[in-house]
Amino acid sequence: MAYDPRSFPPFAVTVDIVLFTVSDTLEILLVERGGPPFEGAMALPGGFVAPDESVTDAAWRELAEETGLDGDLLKGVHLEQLATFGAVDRDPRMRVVSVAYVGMCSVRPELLAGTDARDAVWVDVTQLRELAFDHAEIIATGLERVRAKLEYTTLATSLAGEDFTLGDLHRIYEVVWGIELDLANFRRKVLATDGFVEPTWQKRVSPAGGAPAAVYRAGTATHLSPPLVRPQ
Amino acid sequence: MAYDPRSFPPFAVTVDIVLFTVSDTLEILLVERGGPPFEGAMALPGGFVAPDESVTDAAWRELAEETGLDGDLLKGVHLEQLATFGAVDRDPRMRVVSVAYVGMCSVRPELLAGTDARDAVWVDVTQLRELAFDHAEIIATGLERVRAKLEYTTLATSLAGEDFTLGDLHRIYEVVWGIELDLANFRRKVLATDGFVEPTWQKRVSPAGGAPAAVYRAGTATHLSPPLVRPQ
DNA sequence: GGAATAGTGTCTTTGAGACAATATATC
DNA sequence: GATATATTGTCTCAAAGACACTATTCC
Repeated sequence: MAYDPRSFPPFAVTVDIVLFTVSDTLEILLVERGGPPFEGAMALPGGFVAPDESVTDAAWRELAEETGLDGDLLKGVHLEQLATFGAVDRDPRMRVVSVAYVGMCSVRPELLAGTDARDAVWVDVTQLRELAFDHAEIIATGLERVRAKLEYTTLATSLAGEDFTLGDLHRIYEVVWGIELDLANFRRKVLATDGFVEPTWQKRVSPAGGAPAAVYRAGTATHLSPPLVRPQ
Repeated sequence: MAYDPRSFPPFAVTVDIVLFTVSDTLEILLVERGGPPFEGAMALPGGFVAPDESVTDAAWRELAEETGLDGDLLKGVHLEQLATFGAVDRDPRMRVVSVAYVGMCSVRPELLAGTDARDAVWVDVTQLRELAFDHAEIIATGLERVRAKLEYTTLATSLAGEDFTLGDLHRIYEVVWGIELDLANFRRKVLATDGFVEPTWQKRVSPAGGAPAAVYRAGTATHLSPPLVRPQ
C-alpha cells in the first residue's frame, strides 16, 4: 500500500500506566488532574510518547517519573503492555490513541518521592471514584489481566518484596483475587512448582505471633504449568 | 497534566491484521508490497486509521476490504486486538505506531474476491519468507496468541465452518498446535464442556471413508474451564 | 478384505480441594 | 492460656492420558 508521508492523518499517541501494588488491599497509583477536562478527577499516570522514543520506552519513563524510582529499583517492577484504546472521542480535545501498560510492584518508602509524583496516591481498587477519560475501562482491563496472570505465571512475586514468606505470597493471591484460598493446598502448589520460589534458608517472625516462617525469594520460572487456577 | 493540543508530537497510526485460517496447514493472509520500502516482500494487510473512525473500526474495515467479505459473513470472523508495535524506526519513512489485530476465520470461496484483495494470498505459517517491517514479530505474537486461545476459549469453532464434525475440530487443534492429540480423549473433553459445541442431529460422511460423523455447530460458551491444555 | 474414520470403554496417574493435626511464636 | 501463624498429613474426587476395542464407510 503506497501512501504520501506528508498527508497522513495526524494522531497523538500517549501511554497510560496501571500500576498495582498489594498492601492491605489491592491498590493502583492515580494522579489528580489539575486542569480541564475532568479537573479534579483522578486519572492514570501517563503522558505523550516523544518522537524519538519507542512506546515501551515512554511507558518506562513515565513509570520512573511518577514513582520516583531509579535504575536498580525499577528492575524489581514488572511492566507489560496491556491494550490500546483508540475510540474517536476518548479525549474531548483532540484525537488521542493511548497504549496502556500494566505494572506490578511492591510498596516501598522510596515510592512517591519523585518530583512528578507529588500528587500521586495509592487508591484501593474497590474504592474508585469518578475517573477521567476512559480510565475506568482501562483499569478494569488491567485488573482482569493481573488476576489472570497470577493463574499461569509467577508474577505474584513481583508484588512481594525482595524476599517473602509463603504466607505473604498467599495473602497476595487472596487480595488480588478477592477470595479465600486454603493455605495448606496453596503451599503445596507453590513448592511443587519448580522455580516459582527458592529458599533463602532464613526464618522470619510475624509481629502478630505464630511460628517463624521460612523466607523465600522469587525463582527463575516465569510460567506455572499446571496453572494455579481461581476457584469457581 | 496540561498540554497544548496544537503542539503534540505527530504520529501516524495504522492497523495490521494477522488473519488465520486452517486448511491442510495453518495459514495467514498476506499481501505483496508493490512499492518501496520492502518492495516485493510480503506484508500483513492493513492501513491507516482515519481521523473519524476508532482503531477497532479501522481494523474491521481493513479486514472487510482485504477479504472481500461483507456484513453477514464478517460476523463469522473473530477479530481481537493483539498488541501495539511502536519502535521508533519500525517504518523507515516516518513515525508509525501500529495496532495489530488477530483474526480467525474458515476458508470460504468468497474470500479474496474483494477489490483490494487481488494481491492477497494465504501462506503457510511454517513457510514464511522475508517479511516487510516488523511483521515477522507481529505474526509470531499472533501465532502464540491463537495457540494460547485454543487452550482456554472455544475460538477453535471460528476456524471451522458453520457446522463441523468433531474430527474437523480435532484436526484444527492439531494443525494450530502442530502436535498430535488423542482423538478419544479430545472428543470426551469437548463433549464434556457445556456449550462448546451443540449437535445438529445430522450425519456427514468423509470422502476418505470411515463411519458417518455427527455434525455439530458452535455452542454459546466462550471459555473452557478447565482448559484444554497443550501437552508438554 | 484393507484402510480410514467414528465412537465407546477402561485403567492409571496426577492433582485439586477439604480438613484434621501439630508446632511455635506473641500477648 | 488464648490466639495467630506455620507446617505436615490424609482422604476424596475430578480430570488427563494411554490405549484397547467395536462400528461403519470407501476402495
